[in-house]
Amino acid sequence: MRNLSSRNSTRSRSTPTPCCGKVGIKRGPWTPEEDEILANYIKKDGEGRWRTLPKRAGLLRCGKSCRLRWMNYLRPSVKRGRIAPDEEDLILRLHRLLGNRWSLIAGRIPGRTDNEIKNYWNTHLRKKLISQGIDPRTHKPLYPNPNSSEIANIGPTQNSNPNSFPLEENARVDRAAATRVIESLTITNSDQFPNLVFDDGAKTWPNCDGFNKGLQSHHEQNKEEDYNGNENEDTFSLFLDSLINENAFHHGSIWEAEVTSSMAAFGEKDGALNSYDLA
DNA sequence: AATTGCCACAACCGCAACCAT
DNA sequence: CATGGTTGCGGTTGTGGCAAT
Repeated sequence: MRNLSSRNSTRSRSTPTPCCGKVGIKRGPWTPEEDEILANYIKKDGEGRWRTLPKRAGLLRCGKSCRLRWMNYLRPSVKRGRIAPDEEDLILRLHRLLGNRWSLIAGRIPGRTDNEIKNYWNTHLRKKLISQGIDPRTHKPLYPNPNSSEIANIGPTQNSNPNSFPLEENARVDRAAATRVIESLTITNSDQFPNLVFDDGAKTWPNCDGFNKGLQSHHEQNKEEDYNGNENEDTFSLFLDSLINENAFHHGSIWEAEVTSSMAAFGEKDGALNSYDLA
């Protein structure tokens, strides 16, 4: 089972040989001709089997490169153009909640890829927060003034909206709560989420991977009619919406209740939220 | 007009989880 | 259960375009 903390765990198996280092494999920017070949091939034969796709399609690229090109650029669902202010606002909120989990964030922003959001964060939002005296990693003030009760706010409207929630306390509560919710999805079993079984092979998504997968497929399912997890995913979407709803952040002290009720809405038995280490 | 520096974004790399055998 | 192959994620790098000098 994939969980959020395991990324830091010791690698137990040998790393596969990098596919992009082979001789005769083209690297660097894609040409329009290559794009056309890849897009036409995937239209005809579908995604997947990336390792062997280049050979089958007649491309001198590694499978990884083909996958990336398709996912981040050629897919019909990929939205081009500037990030809109409402998208930026959503990115900020989701980042505050989820941290650098770009694929999760992208899963909530239709048409945007994880790479695009990551780039946008690193080139725009990170600097923006820093210029506002906010640590982009923690969403806390970079230079907190112990003598001042005034705490910086966050978000695109933070300077213009005097009613914005205070950052420091809420950031602490937000991240702890988010972490607990997400981690809860890694330690519960399917019995605790009887209604949350994906039909796409993701098994139950109380584990992170299914969680992730369900989110990622959210947009695609609009185009791919064969997705079967609509009901469960809609339920989860509502849940995550509630997490990123600013109203929830306005009352950090009621986070527990917010999250608990949300989890209850999924049919989770009580107690799961107590199984975390808050440290 | 040529050069330099900066910025934005596409692409690559390494790692870890998943899956099949 | 162990192992090898595949896929996906996040961090980082490379490169083209543009503005400033």
